[in-house]
Amino acid sequence: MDIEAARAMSDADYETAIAMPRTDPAADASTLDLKIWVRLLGCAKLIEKTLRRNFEVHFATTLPRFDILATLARNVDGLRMGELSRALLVSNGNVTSIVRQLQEQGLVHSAKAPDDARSAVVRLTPAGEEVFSELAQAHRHWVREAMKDFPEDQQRQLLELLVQLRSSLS
Amino acid sequence: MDIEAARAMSDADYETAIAMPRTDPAADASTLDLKIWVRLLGCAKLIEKTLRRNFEVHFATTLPRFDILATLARNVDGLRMGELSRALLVSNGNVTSIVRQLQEQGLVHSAKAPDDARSAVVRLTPAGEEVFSELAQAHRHWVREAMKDFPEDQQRQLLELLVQLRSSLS
DNA sequence: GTTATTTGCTTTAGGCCTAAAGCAAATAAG
DNA sequence: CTTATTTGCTTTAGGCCTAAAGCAAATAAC
Repeated sequence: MDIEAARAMSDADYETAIAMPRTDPAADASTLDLKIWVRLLGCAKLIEKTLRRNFEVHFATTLPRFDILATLARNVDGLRMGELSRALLVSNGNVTSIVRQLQEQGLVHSAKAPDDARSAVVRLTPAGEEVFSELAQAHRHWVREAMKDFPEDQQRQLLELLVQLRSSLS
Repeated sequence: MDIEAARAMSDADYETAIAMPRTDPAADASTLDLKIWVRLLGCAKLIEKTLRRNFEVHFATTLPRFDILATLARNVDGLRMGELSRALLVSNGNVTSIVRQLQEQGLVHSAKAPDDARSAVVRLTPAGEEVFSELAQAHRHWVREAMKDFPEDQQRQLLELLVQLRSSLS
C-alpha cells in the first residue's frame, strides 16, 4: 500500500476490519451498530482534536479543565467532587487532580460541606467566572466553525437522534 | 443542590453552561452545534467506557491496542507507523509505544521497509490474527449490546447523518 | 558532490484517565 | 454505646495521548 492509499484509509476500513468476517449474508444490518460506533468515535475525535489544540494555543489550558469550569458555571451553588465526576462521566480521582490545578490557578474555591465533613463544595471564584466566560465564547466559536459546513436541518435531525441514542444507552 | 439533583444533571446542563449567555433571542439555533457536540461526546464516552471495561476484564487488553490490531487486520500487506497513526487519528509517538507493546506480546511483527530505511512495515503475526479474531467477535457483541435498544431505522438515519457530518468536518 | 531541507519515526515531559487501595466520616447493626 | 459497613474522596500505579525536541534517511538545491 502506498502513502496515498493510506491517507485515504479511514473509518470505513477500520470498521470493515472489526466487522470481519463479512460472510454473513445480512452483513449490512449486522454491522450497522458497529458502523455507527466507528463514525461516532471518529467525529468526536476530530472535533476534540481541534478544540484541544485551540485551548492549548490560545489559552494555555485544556478541554477537561474547561469542562469542569462549565459544569460549575451551570451550578452556581457549587458541586461536590462526586457530583462533578458523575456529571462529567469521569472517575473520582480524575476530578481530584484537575480541581486541584484549577484551585492553584485561583479559578475555583472549595469550602467544607456543611452537612458532611468528608466532602467539600467546589465553586467558581469571580476570577473563574471571568475566565470561563472568555473560554466559553471561544469554545462556542470553534465548535461553530467546525460544523459550519453541516447544514442546519441535518443538524436538527442529528441532535434528535443523538438524544435518543443517549437515552437508549443508559 | 442535593445528590438526587446532581445525579439527574447531565449533558443538557453542561451544554447550557457552555452556551451562556442565553440572551440571544435565536438561542436555539445558535447553540444547535454546541448541543450536537455535547451529545456526541457524551454518547462516545459512554460507549467507550463500557468497551474499555470489557476489554480490561475479559481480555486484559485495551481499546487502543484493539484499534491497532483491527487496522492491521484490514491491511494484510502491513502498514508503516505513519500510516497507522493517520488511520487512527493519533500522534506518531503514541503509535510507537502501543506497537512496541503488541510486538512484545508477539501479536505484531515489523520488518524494514524495502524502499525506505527510516520506516518499518508492521503486520499482524499469525498469533495476532487469532487474538484479533477473538477480540473482534467480543467487541461486535458488546457494541450490539450497547445499542440494542436503539431502533434499527433510527440507526440507519444516524449513520447517514454521521457520515455526512464526518465529511463536512474535513 | 556537497549542503540544506524535508520526512519518518522515536524520545521526553507532562496532562488526562482508570482501577484499586487506603483513609476518615457517616451510617447501620447489635 | 460499640462495632461493622458504607460512602466520599485521595493516592498510587500504570496506560493513553500530545507537542516538541532529536535523529537519521531521503530528497532538494546548488
